[in-house]
Amino acid sequence: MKSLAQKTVTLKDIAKEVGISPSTVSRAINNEGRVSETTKRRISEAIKKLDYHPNIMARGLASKKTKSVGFVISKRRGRSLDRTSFYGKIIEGVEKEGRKYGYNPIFSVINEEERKSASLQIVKENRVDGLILAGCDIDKKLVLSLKERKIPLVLVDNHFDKEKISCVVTDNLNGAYEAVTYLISLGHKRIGFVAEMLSDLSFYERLQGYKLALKEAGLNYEENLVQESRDDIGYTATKKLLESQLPPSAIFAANDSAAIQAMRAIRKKRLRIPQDIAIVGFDNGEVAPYTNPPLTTVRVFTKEMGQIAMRMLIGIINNKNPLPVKNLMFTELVIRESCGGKLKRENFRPLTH
Amino acid sequence: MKSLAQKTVTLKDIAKEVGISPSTVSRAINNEGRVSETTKRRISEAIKKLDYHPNIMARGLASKKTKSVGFVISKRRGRSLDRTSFYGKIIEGVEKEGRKYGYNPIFSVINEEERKSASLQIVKENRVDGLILAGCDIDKKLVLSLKERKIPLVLVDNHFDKEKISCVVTDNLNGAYEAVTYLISLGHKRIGFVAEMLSDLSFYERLQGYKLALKEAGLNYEENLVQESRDDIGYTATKKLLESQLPPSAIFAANDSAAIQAMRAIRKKRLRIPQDIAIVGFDNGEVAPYTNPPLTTVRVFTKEMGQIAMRMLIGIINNKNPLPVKNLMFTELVIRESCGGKLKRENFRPLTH
DNA sequence: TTAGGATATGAAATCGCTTGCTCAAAAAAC
DNA sequence: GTTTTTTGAGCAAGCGATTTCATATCCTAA
Repeated sequence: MKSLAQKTVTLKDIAKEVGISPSTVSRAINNEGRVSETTKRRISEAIKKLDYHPNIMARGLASKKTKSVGFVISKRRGRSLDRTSFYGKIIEGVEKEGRKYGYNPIFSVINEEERKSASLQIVKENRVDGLILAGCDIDKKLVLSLKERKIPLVLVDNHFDKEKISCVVTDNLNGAYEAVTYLISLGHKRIGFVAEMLSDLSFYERLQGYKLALKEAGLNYEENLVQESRDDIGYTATKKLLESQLPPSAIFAANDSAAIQAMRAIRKKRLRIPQDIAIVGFDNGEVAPYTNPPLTTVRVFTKEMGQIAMRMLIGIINNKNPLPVKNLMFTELVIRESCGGKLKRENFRPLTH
Repeated sequence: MKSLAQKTVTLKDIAKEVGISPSTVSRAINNEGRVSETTKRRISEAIKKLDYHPNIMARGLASKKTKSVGFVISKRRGRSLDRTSFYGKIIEGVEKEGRKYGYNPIFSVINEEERKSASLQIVKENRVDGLILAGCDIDKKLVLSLKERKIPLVLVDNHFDKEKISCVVTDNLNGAYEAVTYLISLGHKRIGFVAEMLSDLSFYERLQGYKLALKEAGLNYEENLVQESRDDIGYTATKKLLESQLPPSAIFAANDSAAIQAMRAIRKKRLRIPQDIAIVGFDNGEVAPYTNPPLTTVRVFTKEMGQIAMRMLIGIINNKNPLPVKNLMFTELVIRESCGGKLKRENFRPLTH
């Protein structure tokens, strides 16, 4: 009826062109079984000549491999999809890496029905060879159900350590440690921590890094310097800090969004950044260079996370990765102007713990 | 070898269960040919009972339809992919709409080879039934080549009017008109226009809207109030405006990025926003609420553009859209604080041209 | 010289679904 | 009551690959 390709060139055509059987051509293409160098060459010449491209559908049907992977994200119930650019960067990496090996990512947002049934449409339909599940809103139940069915799986920006599923995550602990250490190196002794919510896994880990840095610098950890406010992403939390008896001279925000809200709260109090109070964020999102003043923050290598996740997934699909691996991505402190100090990264002390 | 589904239920199984031939089951599922209501019911019961899901690969092979579409973006040569969140929003809409009809989007970034050969891997491999090409970096050559091969096609945020290809684009003219009219309604008489480059189609259209608004308000169009600076996305352009004999009292930036650069230039000159100079952007990107002051800008309905594009594409694929259509998306002025005026949209005069 | 083992190739089944053709039975027309 | 349509369902041939098994050829070793 409606065919995309003008006049489809098939395996058979190549076989005919070379004067050989389709089986051999197939073997040559897939580099398996024995095919003499001579015929291999002639085949690849014919392929070029006729501009042949294997039909993915046919190949998929015969070999049970689709050469597609699902890139799956979830959105918080009720809310619209935030962190669009975060996911965008990840899938960019996924696509880039996948292309090298002939894999294509199918973009999918989990819907209510899939959440309930703990299964995914694209999996049921055999559309994909494996999945990349991105973001921390992915249900554990879903993940377990997929794992049980032996679907190749990689988590990005999420992990369930007990379940031993391959994942690639940001080294939140070190990232936070480095950020706070930086603040300390600028002379700050009272440093606040604000977050949207401490229950979120990433934010919790960042809090641990914060504690570690304080401890190592011999500073006391004060519980009331740590505040969260869910509804306004750290605005109220910051306000509380600023209005306390002994307000901090610096704030470490669990992410850039919280940092921005913190800045808003600080400005509201007519305090200056960084003169009166310094601030560091986390993520190095699109917004960071454009805040006023530009935000010093911890860079997360989003695109690279996507690439690595894809590479791992391909390994799993092809049984090359016998063991699940947790991949910790290093971070990088990006120094802008929200802490005043222009101290270069190289000059400040390295991780010691 | 490695199969995703545990024990694949096939059409045949359904047929056996009902005691009927596979052909009939297929017809029932696809709602074509004649099948009695009775057997239809029994079939759908069996489907539910055995949890059957058609195998996309097999279906694709037989019917030449993949039920996938390519979501294709390009990145400017050399540069990394900007506007991630823009594309993210679009594909979100594409996915949402596609899901209703069983279509999945395959995410793809055009690479150098594809650009050169004016063809796409996913098309050659018969992976997709059609394409959504997003962004204005898509080569015209590529588009024409695809069109010639009768690949169903929809452009998003881009159009080649002469080629009569279905597309969905922002109504840049009206959007700009509305923004500038708003500035005029606040009393501004000298309004500058800054852009990264005027050659860009969208920006050119916005310039036309700017001119229209001036004209309609009886204001003269002055060429030297329009400036572009490519390397710094409007920074130098703004600087030039501010240093001119008669600097403007307001600036309309061709997009949010330019607006941010303009703000930077304005701040550098120690001018206040909005007291000394007002500014309006275009896009309502992620950054807009977080600039200082928050940016008044023209909202573009990105996700909806994706939805509409997908709906159009599905129509084309199924021959339901006989004629190509250019879909103009209305915009909405989002009033924040960068113009000072808190004039509500409802109070200011409507489009009259 | 010949059996035995590599090595290269082919034939044919298969993957799961669609679809054109055929055909029987039921309904409608004559 | 026969002929013609209409309707519902089955047969079987693809779709374009992969893959198992068999086979032909060529070496090498006995």
